[in-house]
Amino acid sequence: MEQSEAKTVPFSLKERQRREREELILQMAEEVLLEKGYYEASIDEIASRVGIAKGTVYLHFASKEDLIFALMMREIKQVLADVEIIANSEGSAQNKLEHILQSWYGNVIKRIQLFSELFHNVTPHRFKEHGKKVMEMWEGAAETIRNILDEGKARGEFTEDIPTVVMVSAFFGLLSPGSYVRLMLKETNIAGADLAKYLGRIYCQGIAKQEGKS
Amino acid sequence: MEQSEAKTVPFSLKERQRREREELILQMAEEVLLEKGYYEASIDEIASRVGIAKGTVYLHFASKEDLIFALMMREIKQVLADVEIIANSEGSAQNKLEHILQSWYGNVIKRIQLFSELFHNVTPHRFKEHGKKVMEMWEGAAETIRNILDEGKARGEFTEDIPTVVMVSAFFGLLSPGSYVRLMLKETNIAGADLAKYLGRIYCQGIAKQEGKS
Amino acid sequence: MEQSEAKTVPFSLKERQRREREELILQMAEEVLLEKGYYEASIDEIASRVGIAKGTVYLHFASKEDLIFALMMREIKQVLADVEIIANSEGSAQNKLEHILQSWYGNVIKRIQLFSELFHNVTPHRFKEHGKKVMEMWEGAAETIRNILDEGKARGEFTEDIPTVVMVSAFFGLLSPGSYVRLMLKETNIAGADLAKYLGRIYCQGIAKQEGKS
Amino acid sequence: MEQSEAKTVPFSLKERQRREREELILQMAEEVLLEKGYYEASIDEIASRVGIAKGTVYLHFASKEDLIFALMMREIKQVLADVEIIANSEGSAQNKLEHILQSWYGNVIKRIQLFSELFHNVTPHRFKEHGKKVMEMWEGAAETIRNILDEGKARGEFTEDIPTVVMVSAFFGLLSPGSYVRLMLKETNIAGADLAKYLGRIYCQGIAKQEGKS
DNA sequence: GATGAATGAGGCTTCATTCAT
DNA sequence: CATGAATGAAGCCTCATTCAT
Repeated sequence: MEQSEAKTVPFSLKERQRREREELILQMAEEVLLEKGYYEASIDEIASRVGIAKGTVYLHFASKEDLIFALMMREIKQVLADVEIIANSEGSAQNKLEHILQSWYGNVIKRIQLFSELFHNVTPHRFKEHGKKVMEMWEGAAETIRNILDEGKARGEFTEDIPTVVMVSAFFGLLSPGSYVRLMLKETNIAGADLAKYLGRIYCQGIAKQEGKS
Repeated sequence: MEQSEAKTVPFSLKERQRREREELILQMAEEVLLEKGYYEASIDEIASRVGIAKGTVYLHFASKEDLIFALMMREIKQVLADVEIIANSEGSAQNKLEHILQSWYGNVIKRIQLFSELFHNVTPHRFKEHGKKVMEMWEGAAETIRNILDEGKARGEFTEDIPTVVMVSAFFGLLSPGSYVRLMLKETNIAGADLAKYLGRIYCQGIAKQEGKS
Repeated sequence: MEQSEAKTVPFSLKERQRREREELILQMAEEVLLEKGYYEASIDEIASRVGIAKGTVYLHFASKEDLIFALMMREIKQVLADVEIIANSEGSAQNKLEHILQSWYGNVIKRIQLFSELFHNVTPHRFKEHGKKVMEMWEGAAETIRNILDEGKARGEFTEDIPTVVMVSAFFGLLSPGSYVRLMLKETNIAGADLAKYLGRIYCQGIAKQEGKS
Repeated sequence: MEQSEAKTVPFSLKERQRREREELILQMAEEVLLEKGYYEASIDEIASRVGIAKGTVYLHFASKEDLIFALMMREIKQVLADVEIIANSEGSAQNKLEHILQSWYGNVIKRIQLFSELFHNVTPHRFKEHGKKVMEMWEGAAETIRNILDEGKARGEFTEDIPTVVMVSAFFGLLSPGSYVRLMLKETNIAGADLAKYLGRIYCQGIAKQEGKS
């Protein structure tokens, strides 16, 4: 019975094992990346954490850069999908932005640091090859945020006194907190979800159209 | 005799030259750091930009880490001094925060990236030794910001619904923009001063006490 | 029972397939060797050209060195057979040498480079094991050439002023042209057969007994 | 006295030491290259034979390819200079060719194998960067030989029945003997000078214009 | 038998740091 | 003091070879 079920799966055992292995490498790579950063993360250490030989990593990824790039793309795609779903849902613009923050901070704290690593360390200096593609994908996210903001402006939710591009910048500021914020998250008892709620409130109130104002 | 003479002149020619060179090393280190990032910045290149030998750098700084640490401390102290002055000046809390942002973005765009580099790339992964000291100093700045915010809360300027620590986090988010935001600054025509004004407005309105609310 | 059956069929289907595949491996090995040279020829590429798995190559040859060795022996044996036939044919010594050159250059230009590769690159440095056996076989060819030359000397065709061993060396010089000569063969319109004729003429006239000389 | 003499030398002590070191590296590189061939010659081994650290080699040569290239160019230049001098001297064309062979074989047996290595192993497969330059330089030598041959043809020394390019090929065949010849040189008592004389005779008689012929 | 994933020794190269001059 | 040549640890990557399936 189980076997017949297994046969319906389009991927062979070998292929499944391969994917599991690849997934494991990505996980360990992420772990080491978060602990050590791009430059101090060595293929050797990643391999040894997975429990495989150095060379095996190269059966899955052509180079260190490729490995980290795959890691980035996997995360970015997940995030973009989340953002897209929220953007296409019903609700006020403010609601959407708050949802995005929720999904961001609520999901995994780990991801925060991962992205911090990605945007601050890796992209500018390394990644001559893949850098462009990463930026393009990210530009897609920025575009989505921009649309939400413009939509909010049109509906009269948000002020039109502030250029949308600045609003996007500020929003990204909330999304990629520096090490100080990461420290705070650890030391205080504030949960990611609560932090997201507070930040969302600050942000949305900050860009809201004020009654009495021009 | 010679010694006593030397002692009467607190900063001999030698000593002055030494300080000037140290300053030059720090400047070039900053320059290279901004261009290449910590890991791709080589002592060789720094020395060659200063016009001295590689070994000479080690007469001033015991290691690459020490050099970058000195760089960080110099910048942090400068920023802390600015922040302190603004904090101790007259004016509303909102005013002070806006001033800090102005001083930050208006002063040098370069500094933004420097700090981004320092806090996001270097501090978490390297700097096991110095990391603590950096954090302590930075904690001082956070403390000052916190005081301003608490003062604002006490005066009824800011809402008390949001924990001060979260407000500080959000403020720091504005201060250390990621590479996406830095890119935007270059590509759009928005000046640092204007950006600061907008961000200040978003932030201050975001944390302001709303009339109708509880 | 099954075994005795197998023995009655000296070359079972399996065995025939095995030999065909071995032949194919040798062919592709030759191909890759000519394109890339010994050190840049990878077992991976050879296997993939044959359309089999890397491991399968090792069912036929114990190591890369063994594979190339088998390749060499196969070629050498073929050449030796040719040389032997020509040596045992009727005709003047000069005629035989010219025939050998004809057979050499006329046959396949490819072989020229193959031998060049084998003798110049591989034999001296690698092949500590097999090197001796290769040299022995080659020595057989040299012996045959030597006999032809001595025969020619005895008949008065060739001068006796030049040691036979030197004559053999010169002959081998014509047989294994360097990369410059190979390049020339490609760039000029001189056919292998013509080149062989010319070289034969130079060589034979060069070692001929001159009338007026001592 | 000695010092004052030394001072007339335009190069400082440091520079002299540097050159000596570089010369030593080249010598050891040559040694290892001859023993092991390009691919099995490791920077590690070269360095250890010189008695320096691996990294030191890279202070003199940017890469392994660069090191071997420098080695080649040094030898080629020397040979070209010799050839040029002989070509511009007085004497019959035949005389010049014999002189070149003399200079070639008489000079250093070692060089024979070095060039064998260079022309047969290295140039075709590696040396994507420098290969062109090597070929160009070598083309210069071929040009010089060609001129000598054409001169000889014009003077009636050499037959006009054989294309000059073939004559050049045959000449190069004598210059880059395969491993068989190298072996013979070791095993027989024939000196390089004698070998050159014999080969020169074979070659020159081989291409000479025959009285009774067309 | 075939397969091809896994291995790991080995090679090239970089660069922070040291130290003799 | 200043220098910069020398060091050597450490990293990335390749590929012949092995072995469980």
